Amino acid sequence: MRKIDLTNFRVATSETARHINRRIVLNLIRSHQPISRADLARHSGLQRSTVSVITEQLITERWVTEGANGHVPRGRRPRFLHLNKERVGIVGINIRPATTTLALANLDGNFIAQESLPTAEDPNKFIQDLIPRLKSITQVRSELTCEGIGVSLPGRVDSTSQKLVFAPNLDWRDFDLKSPLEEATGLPVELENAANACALAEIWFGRRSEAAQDLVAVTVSEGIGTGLVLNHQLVRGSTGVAGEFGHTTVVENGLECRCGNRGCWEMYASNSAAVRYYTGSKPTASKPTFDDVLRLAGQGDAKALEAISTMAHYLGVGMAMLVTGLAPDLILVIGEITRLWDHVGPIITRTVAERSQTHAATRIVPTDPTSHPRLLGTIALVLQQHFGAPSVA
Amino acid sequence: MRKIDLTNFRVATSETARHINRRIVLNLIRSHQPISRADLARHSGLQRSTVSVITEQLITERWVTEGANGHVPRGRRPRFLHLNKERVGIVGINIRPATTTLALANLDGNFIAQESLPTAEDPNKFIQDLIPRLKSITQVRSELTCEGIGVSLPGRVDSTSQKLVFAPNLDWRDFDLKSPLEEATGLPVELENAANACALAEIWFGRRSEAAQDLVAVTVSEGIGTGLVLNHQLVRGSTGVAGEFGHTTVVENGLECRCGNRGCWEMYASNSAAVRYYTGSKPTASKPTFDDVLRLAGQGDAKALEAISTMAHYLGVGMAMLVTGLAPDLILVIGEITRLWDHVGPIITRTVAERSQTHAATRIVPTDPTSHPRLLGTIALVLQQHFGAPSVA
DNA sequence: GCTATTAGTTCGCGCCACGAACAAAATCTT
DNA sequence: AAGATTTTGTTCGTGGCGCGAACTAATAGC
Repeated sequence: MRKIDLTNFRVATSETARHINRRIVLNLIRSHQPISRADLARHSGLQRSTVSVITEQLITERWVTEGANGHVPRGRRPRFLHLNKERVGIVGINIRPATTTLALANLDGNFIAQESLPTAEDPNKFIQDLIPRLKSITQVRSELTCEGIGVSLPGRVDSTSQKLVFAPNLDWRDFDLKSPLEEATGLPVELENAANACALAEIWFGRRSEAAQDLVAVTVSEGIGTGLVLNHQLVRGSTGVAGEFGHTTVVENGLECRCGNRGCWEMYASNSAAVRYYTGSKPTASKPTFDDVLRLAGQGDAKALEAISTMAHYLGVGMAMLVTGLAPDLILVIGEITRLWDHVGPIITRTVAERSQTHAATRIVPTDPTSHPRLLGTIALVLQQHFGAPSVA
Repeated sequence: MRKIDLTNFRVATSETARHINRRIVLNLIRSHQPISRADLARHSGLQRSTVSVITEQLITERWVTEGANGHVPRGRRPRFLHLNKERVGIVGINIRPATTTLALANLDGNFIAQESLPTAEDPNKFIQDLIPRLKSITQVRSELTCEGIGVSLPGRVDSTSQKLVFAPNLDWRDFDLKSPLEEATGLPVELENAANACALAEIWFGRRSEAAQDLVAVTVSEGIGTGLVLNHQLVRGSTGVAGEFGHTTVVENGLECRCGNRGCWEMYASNSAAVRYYTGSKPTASKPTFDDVLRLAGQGDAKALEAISTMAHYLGVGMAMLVTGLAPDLILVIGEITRLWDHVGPIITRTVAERSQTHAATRIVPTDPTSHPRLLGTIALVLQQHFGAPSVA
């Protein structure tokens, strides 16, 4: 139950009912495709006549196409409907400190084209590099009308102004990424924090989360980010900075974090932490990368395994807090660490179980990195503009 | 943006628009009363004609009454509308380990009658004690039609079955409070955890939180409970156990908690913790109550002040986690500790500021205990059934 | 008493879902 | 092979509802 926000609501007009039912039908087609009009009526509870009018509208607007005929034991054969893969294109941009990936996807979340470029240090330079790539990728398939651009960032985005507030690993501050991209392409641009994007990807494309109303995405890389979906909705906080559980304290009077606090979770459970555990406090000439440590651990190197185990323990410590406090159905782990899940998973699960007797139902699962969760999240970001629940009252 | 839950949605009918606009008008009357039809049209964006039809409906259903005429600089004088205080009664029941309070309130959240009874140890006995009281309180004012009963509990309620799962301080488990009360009174009964109820009270009756979309209520008594409202909505978790931040770890390898974990927040920041700080580890013959410690601290007793300060410090430690992780607009503190807020408030604020540079915007405020936040929450629980945003799609 | 202004109502129009009736297309029965 | 049966999809009249123009009611200023 939600309270109506009297500072920001929408009254219903005569078209409101259609808006709502249209979205429902569109979503039913998305999740049951191919599906006949008669089945849509059965699933939705709408009359067949109403479904017919709505689908006709969706077909003329090219969201949906009529496909092959189906087959029923007896009676007239149904005409199957499915999402129009050939129409809508969505561009996703995943910005990471080293490289930026951009991709063109259709409504089903399948990537049609994908390319990378180095991420320039200066955000203005970055925009200049990006724009020609964007223009070319939208023209890969002429029949695809591009509906929008989704952007995933390692940083926080102000939820009202949609400006980048701060991206520590890029050292970008108060930068408006949205406007220049919108001006250059004429397409709507949606920005989102990477962890939030991953959570959205799971909500819209995940197989595990059909009924998950609460999930937390934990991105583990140089730092730790958390994306919260509670009551089927992304939690951004009014200033857009919710989900910074990476900077909650797990070690009293611990190591100083760049956020100014001491003993933050990400100081003990991030990739950088594992590298520190491996090298010890002594400054070495050539610092290994996290990939090195991970590879060594995979090969059975005892010291590397020890470092990874410590990191896994602390991942569990932080996740126990999330499990106890939020009791999500699902915690989704994103990052290189998932490559060693056979080793890491049990440690995390055990640590969480020891510390959170209250709630055993949360499943902690790794994402398949080949599914490009961040990039998929950018697609979801645009997709939800067309498939999300209509905002009413 | 919410994803439509295809396992549980509602299509729009021809009456849906009216449902939505009716709720909007009802809420505008609630928050702007007294208000004229013309002003309602201006605030809502609906046509005056539409507002007239809707208000006529609300008047015939006795939700709203027409009051005195207003006054405008020139032109016909408006007829003011306001909520019908004389019609709707809501019964609230606040169950606490020692005593249970029940009250009758009108739509404005004003208590008309209030009484208490000792809370029986056995839940079945408790029900037997309660039912005659309930029946009598609903008949205090014959003109008030009772719309429902709200119950606040020191424990967790399963969100689907609405059964009490576990109330540690009452030692009640898996008990169905709802059905016997509904059968005895014929009224709909809504159960809710006390911290959640307090959060609801603030959302629906608070003055501070007009625009607060995210707030956390922290109830501090024998234990610590947290009620989360994020995106204007209560977060219950799919199993109804979200918001157990009281059992997240704040001291590594700390004191054993009855939840099975070690070093839980409530072991260090609850009333019981303060008593422990005061008495020290030595077992004393007569253990002081928290009220005693609080009174002594108020009188300037150094040892008591020290105990309260330590408790306040740990309250800050836990709240820093909430601030960093959830970035709420407001943290609401409920409990006896607020009586010494002049002393406690600054300690909490300082501790949170030290540990959460990321988010300075959260206001941490005490509730006035005379406003009966738990009891008010039970009223909100029923109120939202009639004033909450209609569930659509 | 006339004019300007504001409040509230009446009424025709168009959007929309409903549901009965109907057309279309398949299988089953005889 | 022809009619009966079943299922799909369309057509059309009905009623709910918001819109907005026109209208009535009521008040203050001139």
